[in-house]
Amino acid sequence: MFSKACEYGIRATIYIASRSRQGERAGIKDICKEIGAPEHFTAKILQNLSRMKIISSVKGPNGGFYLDEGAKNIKLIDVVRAIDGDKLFTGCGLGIKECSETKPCPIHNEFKAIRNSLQQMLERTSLTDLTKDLEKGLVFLKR
Amino acid sequence: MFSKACEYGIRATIYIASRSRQGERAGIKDICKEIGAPEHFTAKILQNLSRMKIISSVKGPNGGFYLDEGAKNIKLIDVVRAIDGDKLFTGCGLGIKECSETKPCPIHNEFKAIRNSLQQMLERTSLTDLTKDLEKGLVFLKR
DNA sequence: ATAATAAAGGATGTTTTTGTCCTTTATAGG
DNA sequence: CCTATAAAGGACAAAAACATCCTTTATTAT
Repeated sequence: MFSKACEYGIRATIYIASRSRQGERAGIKDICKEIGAPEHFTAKILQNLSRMKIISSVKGPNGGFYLDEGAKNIKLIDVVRAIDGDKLFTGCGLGIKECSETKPCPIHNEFKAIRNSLQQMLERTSLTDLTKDLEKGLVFLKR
Repeated sequence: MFSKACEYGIRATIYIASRSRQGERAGIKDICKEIGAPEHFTAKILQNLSRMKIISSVKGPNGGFYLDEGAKNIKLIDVVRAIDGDKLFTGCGLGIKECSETKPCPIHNEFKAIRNSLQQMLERTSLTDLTKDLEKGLVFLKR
């Protein structure tokens, strides 16, 4: 479904959002330890997300990654789009290039419905929403 | 979502089902031409599906792939499971190994709902169902 | 029997994704 | 200013996915 990069990216940004809500920045080592992801690989992903203004970062002592005020409303779909693009939401389920309403593949409509509900779910879920359950210990980012 | 192998596999088996309904077998060259897929790669996929009894084949002149009587009721999910396994239906959306009802990831329930609706769609759709629209020229397997 | 046909199977090559390592740049604190 | 820290960035390595090629086996028709 999502690429590994995207899975790590989502888990990392949720963790960052949580730390951010507590007014703290999160370093890459800490992040990867908490979400059980490979450090260097995840660092690349966060670099990209930072360049794309999904998350913010500062270098140096006490530096790290965080969500700035304007980014508190970031939704999961923003993270997914930044990492995997939107082929998941626009591409044909059977991989047919020119699949469309007028020239549909055999599962066009059924697939579209599922894809849309996935998209809607990602659109309505913000990182900050998810931190609440995380902080209550109701959900987990590793194991 | 699905692997390339799975996309080709589904398109090929739908085409085979259609030819089969007309009492014909389909050769690999013909199949790949009609679905716009790479020949040798698709041949491997069909070999696997044949070994797994999803489709049948005969060698030699007038040979080819077909659905035998007992396989006319094959559902899309059988093809997907044979090629991609069932990680799409059982795995965690965020790639967390031990994600479960008791130790859920942050999107566990939302993701499960979507996954289930995908699974149900694939379970209720048979290859033979899809051939009807194909034969009417309402849906397409390439371009 | 023999030749032609078409799938089966094995080996190999390419590309993409995933993952690691090392150097450079920016920042904070002494 | 100098040093330590932590992200940024580039180069490289491993694994998986995607794809091709060539030989073998089974079947049909002559």
